[in-house]
Amino acid sequence: MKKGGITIYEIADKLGVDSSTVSRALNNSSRVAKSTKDKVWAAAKELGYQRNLLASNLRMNKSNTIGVVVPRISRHFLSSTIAGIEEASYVAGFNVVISQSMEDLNRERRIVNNLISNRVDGVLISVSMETTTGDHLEYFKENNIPLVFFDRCCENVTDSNKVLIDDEQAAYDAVNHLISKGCKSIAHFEGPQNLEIYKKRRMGYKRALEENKIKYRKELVLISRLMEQDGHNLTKQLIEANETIDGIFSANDVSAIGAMKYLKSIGKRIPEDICVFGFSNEPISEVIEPSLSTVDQSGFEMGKIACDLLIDNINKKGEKVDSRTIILNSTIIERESTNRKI
Amino acid sequence: MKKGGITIYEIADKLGVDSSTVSRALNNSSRVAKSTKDKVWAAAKELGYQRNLLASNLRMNKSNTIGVVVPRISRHFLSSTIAGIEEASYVAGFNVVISQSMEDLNRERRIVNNLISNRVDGVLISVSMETTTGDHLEYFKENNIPLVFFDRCCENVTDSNKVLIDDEQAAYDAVNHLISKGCKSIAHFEGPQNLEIYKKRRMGYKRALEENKIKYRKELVLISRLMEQDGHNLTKQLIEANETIDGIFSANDVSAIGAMKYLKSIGKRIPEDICVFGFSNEPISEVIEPSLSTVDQSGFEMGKIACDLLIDNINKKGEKVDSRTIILNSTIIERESTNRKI
DNA sequence: CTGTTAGCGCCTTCAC
DNA sequence: GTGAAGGCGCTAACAG
Repeated sequence: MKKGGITIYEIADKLGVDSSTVSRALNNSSRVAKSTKDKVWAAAKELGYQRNLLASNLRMNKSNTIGVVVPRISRHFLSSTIAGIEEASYVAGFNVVISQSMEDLNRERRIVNNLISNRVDGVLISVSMETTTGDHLEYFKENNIPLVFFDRCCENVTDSNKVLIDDEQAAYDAVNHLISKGCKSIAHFEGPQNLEIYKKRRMGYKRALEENKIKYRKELVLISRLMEQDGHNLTKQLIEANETIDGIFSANDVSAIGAMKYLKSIGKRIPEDICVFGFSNEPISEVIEPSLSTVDQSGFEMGKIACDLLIDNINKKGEKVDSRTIILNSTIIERESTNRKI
Repeated sequence: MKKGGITIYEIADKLGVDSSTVSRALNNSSRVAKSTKDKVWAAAKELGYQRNLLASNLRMNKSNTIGVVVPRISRHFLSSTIAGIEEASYVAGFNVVISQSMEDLNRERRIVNNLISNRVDGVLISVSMETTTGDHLEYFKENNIPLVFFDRCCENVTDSNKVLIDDEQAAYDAVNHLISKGCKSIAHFEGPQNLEIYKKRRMGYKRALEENKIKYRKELVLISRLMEQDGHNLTKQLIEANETIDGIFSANDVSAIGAMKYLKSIGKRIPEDICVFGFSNEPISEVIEPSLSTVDQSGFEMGKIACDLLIDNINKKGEKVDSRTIILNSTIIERESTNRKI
């Protein structure tokens, strides 16, 4: 067995032609006889030839591949985003490699270096919650490699492409919704404030309180590390501190779920005693009862749009392209079960 | 700006040494002076050098990368499997590239070819539901590239490594559980029978019926294409055919959810009127009420074990390694809310 | 410890 | 329409 598989040389030898002819034939070059082409393809199939993309990409100095970096694919929002990315890249003929930072900046760094080293043609990234600066992303700009942020981006990266949700407005809508249900004392589980999206969600929370003349109390604003356990613990903490809350607005979905589980475990009724509201697009949440109210974000759409933007940039490589920020809307999902019966 | 980024030659020139010395220094070879090493690293950093892995891998004829192929990462079981895979590969120093077949055989073929062309060191695969034969996977065996199936494998691939759940037993347990709750007429939403796991789940279903002297009725066994919509439609179909079922055992989770949604929409009480049972490891299902009973499969564990097995094979490359099949157990999750109150 | 040389597999001028 | 030659960036002998 050959070590590195069949090469174009083996095919060339077998057919008594030159390797360059084989290469041309395999690439469907117009400057090669139809008959030779057929022979080459037949021989390639017979020998079980598989093009060595490492060599090809090295030669071409491009990989026809898009790198995607996300905190974790198990977050439903992100996996639906990736579905949208795959959709857009598939039609454009790009391959996609997906990597998870696991919310770990060092891991994100490693991934980014690896993508660069593999000469991806462009990168889509939703940064980890530990990512405060964009210094590890400078290379892309310096080397003219297209980069698009989606959902989460870090603030101090100027002049970059972004596809985002209007988080301030969505949060504002969500809290207004809770207030309209009669909530007077609403806690907020915020996300890491180095990320714009969580900062904006908090801004929306504050604006809704202000406009409804509800006092902002910092004791009710707690930091979640975006895990289910956080929602559990923070709720416990509030209850044990005897805070009389009747609503929770969580900046992320799993913390909201953690909150609900804890509330149920201590016999609180949702939404009668406490309303819970979280960002989410989990389809499964529809069967939850008592239900989680949600701000729906279409991950699929976002992925598709972000990927199209990236591909556009890849194709225009060389030309100076202006950075764009695309803001998508999200909507409140009202469910019967979230109506309070007081 | 240089086209392909900084190379070792630029570093070598700058320092007045040879490129091979730079290469050695960058690879922390022991046969290079500490002082040179330091200079090289400093220069590399200063110039913003990024190793070209395409070239390196081409030269080494390996990529230090594991390819993972799954139907869809949005299935929670699979994303937790991937988390396990990343865990195991991270400690072993391998990179991971994840690809989704979207349950489409042609896409799976394309992905497999791409992995081969990129010279991955090994592959972990859970096949698409359209995959009946393993012909597109022959290349791996022929070229001695380690391959491990997990969860789903196709039957006619002999002599291969597999990490599976004892699906027959799990299904048997599940149906027994329903029977113990008083169900007498249990429908089964089976998966594509070209996949062993769904075949085995059906076998377990049949065995449980037989041992409990319940007649097997083929009208109650319906094929799901593994989408939520299928569960919805199949349930509707049964109800409209006036089948008097009091239990549903679904071979996959989302179809069970579809069934529940439909049942609720027509006013059926779960589990009082109809018990629903599905394979799942969705953590979110814990807050569903009326709850879905589940057979729990630890995706994380499976991913870890499968990846360790693969890495073991990669490291033993050259030696003849026996194929192994590892069977994991799964357990029934009982929930209060699944108790019928009749 | 460092330099020389060669080649991984492919593609692309440049000839003919 | 095809062959010859060179090089993408890196590493692994082999010298010295």
